[in-house]
Amino acid sequence: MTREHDPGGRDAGGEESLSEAFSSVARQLRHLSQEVLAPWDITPSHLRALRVLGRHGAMHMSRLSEHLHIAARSATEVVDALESRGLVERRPDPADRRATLVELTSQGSGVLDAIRAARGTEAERVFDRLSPADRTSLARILRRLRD
Amino acid sequence: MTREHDPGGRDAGGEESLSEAFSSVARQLRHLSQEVLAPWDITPSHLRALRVLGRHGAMHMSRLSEHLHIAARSATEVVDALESRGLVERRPDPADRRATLVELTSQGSGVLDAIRAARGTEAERVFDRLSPADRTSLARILRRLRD
DNA sequence: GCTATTGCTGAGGTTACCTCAATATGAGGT
DNA sequence: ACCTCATATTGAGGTAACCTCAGCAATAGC
Repeated sequence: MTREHDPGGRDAGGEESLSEAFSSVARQLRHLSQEVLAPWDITPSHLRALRVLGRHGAMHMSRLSEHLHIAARSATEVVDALESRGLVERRPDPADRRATLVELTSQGSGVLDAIRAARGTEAERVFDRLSPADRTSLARILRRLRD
Repeated sequence: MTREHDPGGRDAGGEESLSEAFSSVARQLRHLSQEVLAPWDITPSHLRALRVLGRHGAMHMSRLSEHLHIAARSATEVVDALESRGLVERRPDPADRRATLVELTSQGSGVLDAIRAARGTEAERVFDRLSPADRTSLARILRRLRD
């Protein structure tokens, strides 16, 4: 009863494959990142946090969570992990005693530099396959999808 | 929030943002799918399995895992979930007693149809924002990235 | 001074994977 | 018949990256 399913030929393989292909590539990307980052014992999402801190300097936990587009509670976990590895430091905000400032340690920015230096982060390996024009298109398309 | 993203791309922004943007969109996509699929009590990866079975009919667990690009063991879990909801059925392969065939139940293909009918699956909502040309480009780029 | 809001974290849950055996069967020798 | 190797599935246990909900401390607004 469940053999062929679309005699109407509808079902536009195009759209469906888009989302499938998308998550497939995302998964592949994540795997590769993990491999590349293994020597430093950090994960892709840790790296994202390091990068945000590297770009914008010390900030509140809540700001960090916004930059990463994750719940505040989840930022706590990321910072826990990074702090236990000595890559970031928590410090009370002198201006607001509820808040905690997170900042890269010198070791943290060292690791960040090392990762950058190590053959251009995880991403390039994958995206290098694309022509510069395709990379530009992809960037534009992603920006549009992102809302 | 997310206001000031300079296109100047000083810190090698190009490549890095690509992977960040990519996973950000993937996450967004997953969230949306979850919402849309909630009424049927299945997850995006369950749906992917249903679609594979709908397209290709009954198959071995291992073939399913290949189609989904996941480990065989993980296919077991997906099928467990779908079977407990009555959407697929396991059946011993008469030709190979090691193997198990998985197949959509009529209820399963009903759900698949219903989801298809319900405003064209989760994905379109997101990808509809793109022009047809962009969708084509994205499909091509993803295929290339996918190897 | 009271209340509402903001900032962080403990507890516990979920999804979607993974690896590493263990178990059963099949295929091919010898 | 027996042995060995490969294949198919699954139990056990683990991980990453999130989530919500509740609680507590501190601040901001009236």
